Amino acid sequence: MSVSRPSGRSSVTPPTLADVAERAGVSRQTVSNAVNNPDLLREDTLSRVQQAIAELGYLPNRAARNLRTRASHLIGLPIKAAEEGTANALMDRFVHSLVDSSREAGYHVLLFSGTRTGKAVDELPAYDDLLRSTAVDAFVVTDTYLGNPQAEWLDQRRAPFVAFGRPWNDPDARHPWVDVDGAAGTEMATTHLIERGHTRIAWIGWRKDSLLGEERRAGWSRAMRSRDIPTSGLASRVEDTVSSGREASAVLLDEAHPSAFVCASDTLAMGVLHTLAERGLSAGHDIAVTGFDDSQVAQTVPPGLTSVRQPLEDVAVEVVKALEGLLGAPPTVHPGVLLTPRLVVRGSS
Amino acid sequence: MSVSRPSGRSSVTPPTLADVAERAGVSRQTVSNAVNNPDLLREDTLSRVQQAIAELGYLPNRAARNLRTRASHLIGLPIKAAEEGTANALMDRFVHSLVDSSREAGYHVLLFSGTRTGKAVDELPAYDDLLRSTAVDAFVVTDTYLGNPQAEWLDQRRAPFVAFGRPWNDPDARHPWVDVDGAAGTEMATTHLIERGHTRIAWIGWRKDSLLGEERRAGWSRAMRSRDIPTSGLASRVEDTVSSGREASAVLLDEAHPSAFVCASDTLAMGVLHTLAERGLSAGHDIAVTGFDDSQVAQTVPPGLTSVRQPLEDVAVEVVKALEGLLGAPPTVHPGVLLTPRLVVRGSS
DNA sequence: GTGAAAGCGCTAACAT
DNA sequence: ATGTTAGCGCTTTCAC
Repeated sequence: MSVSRPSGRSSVTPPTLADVAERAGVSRQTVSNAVNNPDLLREDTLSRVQQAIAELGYLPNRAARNLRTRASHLIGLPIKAAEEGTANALMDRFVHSLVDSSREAGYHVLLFSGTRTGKAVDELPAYDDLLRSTAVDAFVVTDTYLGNPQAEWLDQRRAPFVAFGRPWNDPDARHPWVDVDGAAGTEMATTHLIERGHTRIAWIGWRKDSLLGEERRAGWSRAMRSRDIPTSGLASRVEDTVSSGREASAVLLDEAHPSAFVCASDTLAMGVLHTLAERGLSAGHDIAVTGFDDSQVAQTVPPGLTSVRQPLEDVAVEVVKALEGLLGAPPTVHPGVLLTPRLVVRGSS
Repeated sequence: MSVSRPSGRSSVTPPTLADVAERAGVSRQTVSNAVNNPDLLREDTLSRVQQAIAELGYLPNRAARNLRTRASHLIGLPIKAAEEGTANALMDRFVHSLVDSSREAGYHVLLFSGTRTGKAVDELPAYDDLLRSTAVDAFVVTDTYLGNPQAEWLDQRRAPFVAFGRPWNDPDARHPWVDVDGAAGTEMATTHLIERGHTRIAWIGWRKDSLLGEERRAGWSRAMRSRDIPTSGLASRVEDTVSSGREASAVLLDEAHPSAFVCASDTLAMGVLHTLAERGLSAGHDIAVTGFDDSQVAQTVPPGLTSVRQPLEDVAVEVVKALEGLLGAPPTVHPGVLLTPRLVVRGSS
């Protein structure tokens, strides 16, 4: 059956509401209702319209719908380049989960990045443009570390957004957030090592101004303290790089003689593996090591790196729930949600 | 200065063309021209309009512009989950590069995924919906392996798209594509090993039905043959998993006594590292290993995995160039572009 | 060089 | 339960 349309438009132009209306012998509004408020139609009318829709392969034009409803059904997600030389691959898994969860809620994910001016990347103008051109309905923000201005900026603009990560530096932030309990993760890792018989368990984490890092450190010290195991001299705070992890572990081995390392990231844990390899020590056999994030590195490196895995799929689900709340009528502000990670045990412990 | 607008709309509603026109004392058309065809305006009118635009913070409403121009300025990118337990992290780097290149060309990247029906993921409906609802102007397709129906399907629909990857199975495909010369990459890796004094160099690649894998294998055999080094018994074809790489390398070590391995992927190379660790052999010292993709795993595993790095930034630039050709008026079809990777040498060789 | 009119495809509000 | 009217904000004719 050939699809003919009155205006003689090229066959590449998709059918419109009017085409469906004509074919079904109803008004355009009825077709619109069939799509958006099917309950309003009588059963036979509905099925007639639905058949016309199916025959024509009709789908509402996004631009027209967006213009009319003042919504884009797009979620903006700023994307930063994964740092070279690290094991950070959180983003990849999170992005995919977010795309899946968003689709189920009728949203698509729009990726954007800031413009590089010299070495610094300024993302604020990108947020602003997207907002002012009504290109997205809301944002998902992933870096809420101390000093990141985005959350605060968006809060001030009253722009709808949900953060993956607590508003560490802003106690009266009013946006919804979803985060993972880092302390619980490192506590699990530490407890696991204690149960394996270790008592000299060292910590390698980030510099003190990283609240995220301090939280993870707290899990380690909590596990140690609850069993009255001393921790003095066993902690180190460095940059999140492989070489920092290597150097820190070398120093700790020499000065504190630990039999195990709990690290704030897989990147740092890889640094420990470097030191072990250089000294002819075997990870898992001679010295135990745990990381954080369950990156592909943790999964593939011999003998397998025990690591704390964040439930990113669940994070994405919660983020989208919060988004739906924000964008619903009336908007409801989801409170903060804290999820618990799990430990993936591998050969390194 | 407070921004007042005649209609008394809430201050959260962004300014429109009409607001700018009123402020600048010109018609709406003139403002539109100031934005899209500044050459048409007299210099003083232009600057007056531009000032009004700046004062109001005006940015054209995307939905309205999209509706009128029948374009979304959005590029659809299907995203698949990175397989757990592998070192494949190409996507992350490519996505970021694509977002950057797209922005410079005035496009944003829209992510989507197929709906899972049981175990299989069917992406075709997702493409179709996006196309029919005019949500995206074009697609970027990344998996062009044998049997992937997407490229062919899009070709038939005459939907604009650019592929990252050659149309291996379809000689008369007419879409633009960008790819990386895999054979050149493995040839570089093999030559590098030969120059290091190796002659017994084994290959671990993918099953024969992977044309991409066969291409990479060709680079290895070309390097060997050109120096009259025998290859018989030195090649293995397996699944792209760490355990396959481990098993294959164990068998090869026992039966063919190679001193080096060239692998079709970092994942397989990690399998080799597993075997070496199990046998107390040192990568780089006792046995050399090279991988493919320069993943974070290659970058962080001790003692560093030598790997072939794809120029994904350049790929993204070429993809966007091709996209601009397709979407331009008149559309121009970019021919295929083949880029050359480079070898990143690390401790494993 | 600038302005007026029309309409892209859709849905909210109202009328029947 | 269905149809009519109006208009979202923009750009593309076409006058002037």
